[in-house]
Amino acid sequence: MCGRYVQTSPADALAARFGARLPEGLAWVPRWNVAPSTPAPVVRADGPGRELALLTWGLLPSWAKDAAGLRPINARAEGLAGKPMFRDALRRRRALVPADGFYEWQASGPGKVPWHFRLKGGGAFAFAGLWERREAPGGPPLETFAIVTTEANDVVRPVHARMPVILDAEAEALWMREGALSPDEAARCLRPLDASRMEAWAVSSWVSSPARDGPRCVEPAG
DNA sequence: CCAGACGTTGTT
DNA sequence: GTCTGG
DNA sequence: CCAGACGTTGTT
DNA sequence: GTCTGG
Repeated sequence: MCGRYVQTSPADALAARFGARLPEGLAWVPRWNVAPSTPAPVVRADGPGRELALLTWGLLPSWAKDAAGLRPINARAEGLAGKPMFRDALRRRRALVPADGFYEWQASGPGKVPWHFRLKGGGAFAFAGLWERREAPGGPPLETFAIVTTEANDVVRPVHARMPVILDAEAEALWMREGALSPDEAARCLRPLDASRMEAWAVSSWVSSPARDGPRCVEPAG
């Protein structure tokens, strides 16, 4: 799964890295502990191009009667095209969710140990994302997103059975192509990243409280 | 037909 | 135990 | 995802 | 909105 991640790149760097328009006034303070129900930067289609936007993590479908209720933060890649909750978003509202790391909790023995995962040497990447817009009478529409998950690769598996989909350069382009993807194209995007490209280390349970933030979150456990 | 769900993860 | 908030 | 709350009445 | 279960 993926229920907490790192996104420290400034908005202008994200716009440059992902070829997205940067809306005036969009601000992002680097975060080492992005949690569900909070805003985070997302890259989505903007006419023929792309734009950066801040959306709330936890997908609220357009047909939801109220803002409460189910807001899945993840969407399983397996069987995704058949899920009423995600089908329309998979066809028309795919997104890149920029990050530079994520956490998984190892539930072995008493207590849970958080681990930090990133690309070898660090650097920005994109999770495969889906987004939705739900109109809200008398207010601005609620825009939300979810992160697609798949089975864990060899780096993540010792810690957790699932991991977020990290798109490589080719998959980024395909995932953001206009129009629906064929089942084969979707499957090509939604695979576990090659384990040789990742590194991981255990971190202090200091990160476990979503109220905490800062570089300390990713310091190796002492 | 209508009513009710629509999700993931982990644990038992 | 279960729900809400971040 | 995890952490933290989980309630009412009346008074200030 | 759309699918599943009764």
